[in-house]
Amino acid sequence: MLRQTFRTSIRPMTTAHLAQTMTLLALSNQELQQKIESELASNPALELSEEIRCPNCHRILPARGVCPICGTPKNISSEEPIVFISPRSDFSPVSDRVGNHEEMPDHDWISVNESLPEYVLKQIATELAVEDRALAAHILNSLDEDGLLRVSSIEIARYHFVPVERVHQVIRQIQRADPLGVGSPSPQEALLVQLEILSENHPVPYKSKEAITEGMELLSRYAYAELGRLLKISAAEAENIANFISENLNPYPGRSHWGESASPSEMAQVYYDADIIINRLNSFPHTPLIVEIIAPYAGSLRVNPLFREALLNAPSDKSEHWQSDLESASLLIKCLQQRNQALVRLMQRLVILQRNFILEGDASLIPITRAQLAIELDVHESTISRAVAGKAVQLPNRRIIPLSKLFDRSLHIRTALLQIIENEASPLSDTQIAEILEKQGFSVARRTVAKYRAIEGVLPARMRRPQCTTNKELTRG
DNA sequence: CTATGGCACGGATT
DNA sequence: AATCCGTGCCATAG
Repeated sequence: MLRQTFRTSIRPMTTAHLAQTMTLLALSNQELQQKIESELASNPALELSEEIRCPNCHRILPARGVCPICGTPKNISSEEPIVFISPRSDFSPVSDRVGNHEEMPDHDWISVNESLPEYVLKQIATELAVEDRALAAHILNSLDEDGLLRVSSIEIARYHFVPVERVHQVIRQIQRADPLGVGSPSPQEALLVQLEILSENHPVPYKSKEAITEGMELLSRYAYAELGRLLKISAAEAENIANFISENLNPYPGRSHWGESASPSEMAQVYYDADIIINRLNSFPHTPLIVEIIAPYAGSLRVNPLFREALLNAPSDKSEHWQSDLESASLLIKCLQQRNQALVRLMQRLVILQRNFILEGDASLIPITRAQLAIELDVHESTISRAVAGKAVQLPNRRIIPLSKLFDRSLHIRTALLQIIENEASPLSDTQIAEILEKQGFSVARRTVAKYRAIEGVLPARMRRPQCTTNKELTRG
């Protein structure tokens, strides 16, 4: 199960080797891509080869082909995840690559190269009145790359000679389609739509709606204290709202995700692309998970053979230079493979451990520490830390979360806590909640309950009375 | 007097 | 070595 021998470690690893692998490991695919591109530009020994090799087993592939060995899932029924490295370049739907298994339901496979308009149109096609089709098509084709509708609805209405309200109706339908909030005229409205839909099934932090409607500008500046004053809540709650929004909502529906936890001092890194994509093969309960590790240029990078030849009869003044170019090129390639292989091993294990979380959501998250995993995989802790840092993973439900969320120590307790509060008849005090949690097997101190409440943005018992704070849509039906 | 939030300490994690 | 997290103690609000 654990194929721990690196097939690439033919030569002993030098310290430079190791160091560079570590550096590469810490990069997200976006950064990696830049790194490789700059390397390609500056190092003549490095080139993109025509023949593409399977990034997993390094066999040479037929043009645009699928590796016959690695591309075919071996054990469909097992719960072992299928982890593979995927070069970003051509984004054919995974289904094409993973063999051709007849019974694969279409809707589970959202091909990434399908255009956004098409993708949305497919979803709303059935509920869309026929006469609204042209309208919908027009709207969808006017989306900008962020998935927002930057042309005014009046313009569209005039063009089609229909009342503006009808345009709005169609927009509303579109907004509820999969990249939630797509077709909104502004990031703000996109957030509102997402929040509203999310709140139908999940508790959302108190006053997050107000934060968006009234404090959008403050939100984007991370001005938590100010935001708190505006909404008459504490700065911590304000910050929590901001975190909630950045973790669960996306002001640019056309992109995959917005920033992660946003503290102003830290580099507020923004995830638009996942580094790792997890899908399920089908909707059967015991389906294996498909884990796709995005590795830019994987399999198509190599040392230029012509350059190698040229080195043999290089002019003496250049030969040293060239030699070092060549070495650094092959080092880079080797390190890249190791990086990717390390990621494969990491995900292989991680996905098994967190399978339930991936499929079922927050409540099923098992608290794992990086250190534990490091021991299991027999690597240094820092290796895991680097590999996890700054990466984003897309779950089967198309949410993109930071990879570090899979190492959250208290998420499952927090969701249990949210459940309790959601189902409470009358507001429970922290002490009572602590007792209930104790019975459920989570022994936490009363003080900690308070902390979790704060994190989740739930107000203290006393303040929860008049209106349900966690979701205003109490009247669900 | 009870329920909570703040501060700070110690141990775990990174 | 730096940071994060759970918790205890204490002040404060209701």
